[in-house]
Amino acid sequence: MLIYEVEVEVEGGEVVEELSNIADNLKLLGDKTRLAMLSLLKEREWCVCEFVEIFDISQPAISQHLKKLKAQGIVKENKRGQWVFYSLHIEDKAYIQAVLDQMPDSKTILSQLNKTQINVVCE
Amino acid sequence: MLIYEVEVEVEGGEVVEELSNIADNLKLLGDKTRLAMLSLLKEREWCVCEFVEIFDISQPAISQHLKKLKAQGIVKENKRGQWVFYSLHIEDKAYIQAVLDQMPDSKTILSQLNKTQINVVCE
DNA sequence: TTCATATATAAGCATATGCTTATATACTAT
DNA sequence: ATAGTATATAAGCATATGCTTATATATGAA
Repeated sequence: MLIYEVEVEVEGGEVVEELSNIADNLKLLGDKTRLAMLSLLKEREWCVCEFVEIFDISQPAISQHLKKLKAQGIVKENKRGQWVFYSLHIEDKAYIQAVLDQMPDSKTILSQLNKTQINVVCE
Repeated sequence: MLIYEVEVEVEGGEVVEELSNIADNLKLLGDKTRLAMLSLLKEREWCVCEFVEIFDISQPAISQHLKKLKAQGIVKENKRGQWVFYSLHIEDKAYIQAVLDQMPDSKTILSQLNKTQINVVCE
């Protein structure tokens, strides 16, 4: 007969991110478009208009994805001129960094999106 | 003036898991219940009836979560007697292993689920 | 100012998701 | 066989999600 019994006691001072918060963050990675965006952002910052050209969805759809990522602190924005550039902001989220470390590079991501070349000008 | 131009060419023989497949797998981690299950499964196999006691959802809900995880090859089942035990099956999914490596241990997970003790008998 | 470009927001819609209850199936013991 | 326990499946429902089109806002150029 097996009895599994677990006594639980966790140190109080510990900073443990809530399980549901981690899940909420990971949920954002569970979308093909956002996962590709974040994988591309490993390499450099990208402009919204570049994403609009890369992905086969509307510009509002792009903005909505970025809004969600920004709301959870996974990306940050940088406005320059009429353009908005996004970059990764995951220093305190090791589980996201861990995933992105495993993702292929930008070339491979773009090839899977059937984009052999992108050509966007941001002055 | 900045021109971002990327020429894409990827080796053909490479085994690259499709971006959407990775996203589909990660999507399963984006649920509090499933993320907790997988985190607990890092330590040992768990019986369905244990999960039923740990989580505050119905037994069918537990079964449905496990079915999804099994369908994507993230867990495998092992029937013994009238019980079904589940264990991790992520050897070929580095991005999932990477996330679970970052998750707290079973004690911490259980404490976040407000379970100070579980006591299930599987003969 | 006026226009063009870049981005964000609002509203609506179709589908996906996670849960419930009810029921079916499987295995054990009497 | 019959009953009890463990698990899975079916059906239905409320909410979440990702997209669209339409419109608003912001910036730069003429």
